[in-house]
Amino acid sequence: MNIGEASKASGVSPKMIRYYEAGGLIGTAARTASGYRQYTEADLRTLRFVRRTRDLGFSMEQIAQLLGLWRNEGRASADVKRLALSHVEALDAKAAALLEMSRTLRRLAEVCQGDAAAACPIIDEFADGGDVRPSRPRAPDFAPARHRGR
Amino acid sequence: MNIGEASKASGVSPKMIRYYEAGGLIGTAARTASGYRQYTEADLRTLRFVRRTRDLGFSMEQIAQLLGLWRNEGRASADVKRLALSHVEALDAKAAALLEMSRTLRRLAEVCQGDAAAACPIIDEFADGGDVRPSRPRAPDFAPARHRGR
DNA sequence: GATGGGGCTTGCCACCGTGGGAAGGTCAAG
DNA sequence: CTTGACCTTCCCACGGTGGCAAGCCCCATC
Repeated sequence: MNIGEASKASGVSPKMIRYYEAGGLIGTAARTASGYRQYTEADLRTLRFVRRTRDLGFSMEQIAQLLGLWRNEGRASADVKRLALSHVEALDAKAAALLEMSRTLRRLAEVCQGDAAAACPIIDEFADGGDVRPSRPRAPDFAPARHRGR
Repeated sequence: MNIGEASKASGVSPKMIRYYEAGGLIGTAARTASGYRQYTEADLRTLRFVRRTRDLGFSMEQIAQLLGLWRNEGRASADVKRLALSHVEALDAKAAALLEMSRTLRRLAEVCQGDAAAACPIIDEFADGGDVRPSRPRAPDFAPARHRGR
């Protein structure tokens, strides 16, 4: 099976299939004499696994771990569960941060007339506003790619 | 004032100050004869405005718009409000997506023993895309129509 | 006035995950 | 044999942020 078919069958774009291969997430695909990647049913299963975990927001690093556990018959389900739950925490934290922003903004918008006049508490807040909290760590959910070594 | 001082006073790193300048978010800073950027109190106000809006998750493009409205005495507060509320929607949507992932994962983790045994419904779901809830009858032979568009 | 250290400059690289596109090879149908 | 769809690799972009390097600049201290 060529990469295009594998893509359709797995829901992962050819681009990403190659990217996952390059990143060691999935194994090096077999090649035809002319260099076309060839995919088997087993490869498709892996690709679908990756897609599902990606859809749940796991990072590639975490997916690599999950794949390892998947293939490891001697795994402890506790390991999987721990990984999953720590991701749940991360997701919740991110969502909470987003909702906090949303709440703040909504509160501001509520007291804005929203008419043709220039006066606007939203802009006022951005301009003068609560700069009270001193140098808290910057926006956590947009945190920089923490350069974890490899 | 040099960029380092401006950074401390505004809570924006020197790196990001330059980046915002390059991206047209903030104006081109004045320079000393030797090329050092110089910042005024007015510049600081702009930087703090940018930081506050970034803390609320606005994109640079949106911040540019907000800055335009801020500086525009003839603005309509309705424009600000519209921008804010559309961002609120985006934030809520993102948060909802995150929480949906979290919910799915938590549901899976709940039915995982989390012990030393290999059996794990979490991994099983990633592998087969099977039904999470054990009480529900299995899907019939035909396609389960899971459709996650991609 | 020399020296040293910290600040500043620009520029490039990295991260993640994804898409776009160019330049070229391959394959199957017409 | 030509055409068009597919494949290959390689580079570029995005949003934001940090790191590092090479090279100036400024000031204080000796």
